[in-house]
Amino acid sequence: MRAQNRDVVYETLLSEAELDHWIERIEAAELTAIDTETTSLDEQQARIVGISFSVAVGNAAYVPIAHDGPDAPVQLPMELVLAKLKPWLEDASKKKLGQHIKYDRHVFANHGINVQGYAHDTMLESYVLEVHKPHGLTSLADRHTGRTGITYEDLCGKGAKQIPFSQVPVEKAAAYSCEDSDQTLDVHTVLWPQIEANEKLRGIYELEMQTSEVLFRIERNGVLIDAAELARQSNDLGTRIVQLEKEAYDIAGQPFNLSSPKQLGEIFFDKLGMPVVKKTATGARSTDEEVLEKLAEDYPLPAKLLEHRSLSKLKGTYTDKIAQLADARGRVHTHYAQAVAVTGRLSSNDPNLQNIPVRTPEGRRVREAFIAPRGRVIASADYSQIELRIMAHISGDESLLHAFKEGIDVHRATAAEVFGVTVDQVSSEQRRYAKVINFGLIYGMSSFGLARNLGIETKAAAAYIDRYFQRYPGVKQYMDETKLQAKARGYVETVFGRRLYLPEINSPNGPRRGAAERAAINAPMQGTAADLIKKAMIAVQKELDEKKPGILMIMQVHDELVFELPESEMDWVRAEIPRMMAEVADLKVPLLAEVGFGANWEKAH
DNA sequence: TAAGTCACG
DNA sequence: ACGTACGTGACTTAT
Repeated sequence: MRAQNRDVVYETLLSEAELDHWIERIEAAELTAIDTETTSLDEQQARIVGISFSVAVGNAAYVPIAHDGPDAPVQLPMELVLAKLKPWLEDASKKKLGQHIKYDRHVFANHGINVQGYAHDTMLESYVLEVHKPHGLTSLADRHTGRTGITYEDLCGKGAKQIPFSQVPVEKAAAYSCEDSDQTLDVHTVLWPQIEANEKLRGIYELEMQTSEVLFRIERNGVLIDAAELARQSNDLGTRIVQLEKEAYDIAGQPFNLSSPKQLGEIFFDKLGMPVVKKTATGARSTDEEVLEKLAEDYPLPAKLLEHRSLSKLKGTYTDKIAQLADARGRVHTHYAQAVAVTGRLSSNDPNLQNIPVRTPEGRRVREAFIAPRGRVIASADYSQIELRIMAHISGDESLLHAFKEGIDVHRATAAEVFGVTVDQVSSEQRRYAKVINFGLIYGMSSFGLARNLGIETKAAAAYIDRYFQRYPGVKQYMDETKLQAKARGYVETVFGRRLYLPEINSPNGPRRGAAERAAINAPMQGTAADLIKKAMIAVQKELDEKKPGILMIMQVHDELVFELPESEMDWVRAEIPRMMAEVADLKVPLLAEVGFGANWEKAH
């Protein structure tokens, strides 16, 4: 068979003898690329349709197992194939690689196989080397080997006409799957030497590989959901939403779709003559929360909209949706994307468990539906002020380091400096201002941004910032140097050497360049925090595996780890988890993690 | 599919 | 003079 870009030898294994022969080859191989073809993109649901292996670039084999199309040949029985492969798959000394191995781990786990010996993941290699570029195999093969190939859409179509992989003709499936394994190996031969040659990147890559396995464990665990509680909340919210709609129609003098910003704009600005407060990016008249708050000072309708918006959000995104995603045991399994965020953070999807409401009492109730089974409890452990501590470490600013070393409330300390009072004299308003300033600094704020956030004059905000930088000159120096470094090298680094590229740092486009400059300031802090919690996850999971198999890690929310544990293990968790989280790195400031317990996530917070 | 909005750290 | 706080994902409407 001839592939598009080069000579390749791809085999389809239909007999036991052929399979045995290939098992000999992968047993003897130094490194084997694996790719699974499945019934579903949902990793918890997916069942194997076929498996391919590659042990040398240009050479691969496909084992069709569950093709059921009209002309599908007789295939080796699933139980036989998996039984023959299982010893090799579970042998840690047989090194394997893949593209997005977390997915394949799930797929094999769905068949009772716990794969050991995954040494490389081309997706993570790319993420470590070129975080700002795409990490799909098609992109990687194109960029690094110049090869193209059969796409999934070529094979299965798209949209309503898409067919399941199991109905793809075996010869086509074999060519596709072999190509994926082959290209994975090919891409690896290009990327791995680049990582291997750089000690820091090697460390980050190792961190990512180990994180991948921990994420697999977390995803597999899932979190138990109280579906009845969510249903009750949905009901309550529904009643209130309907009532608010009625009230809004009365005030507007006509019915309209409260969820349509366009219709809203017509009612607000044309019919009722409200002033336009600000425009959206595309020039439309904005009706976002900030605008509605402002208009609510003079008109009755915006307040109704605000409440309607927040309740609709809760119902539509959370109380109606989360239980739908629960499995037969009532647990929901999010997916953590490990190669999406350009700062090194994770992201969570289907469902996103990293944006469950917490800031309002009503929203927080959603967390009451994240529960532990009988006899068990939820624990939440989070880092305190992690990004500010990292700012203190990186900048080396004496005053900031001092505040953290002495365990002083950092916002209070900032307020004392900026407002020229003693720490004891700081008013709650001053502390609130200082908190906004501290957050703003992490984001590379301007005086304009600070002014808008505090609702004060830009000049006053500029004065606060000046004052801050006088008091914390190390922070000022860090920010200036970081920008210069970003411009010179095109990237900045975390404390542990993760590279964060900023392609637009020297853009002639002012606003774009400005955004890249702010990102340059923020990225080392956000990225180092991401590195730290990944280190903590690895250390904690290792300890749990060795000593406490009954304690499950079930969620990560950037600076927080959530666990489900037997009530009898609360003392252990209270002592050990924060300790391990704090000890993952020895920075110029102490790290602090705090833990809470409860029958549900809300109470554990 | 894009735009607008809003949930989180 | 310009635009203006970092990073995500999901939902709804409108095209």
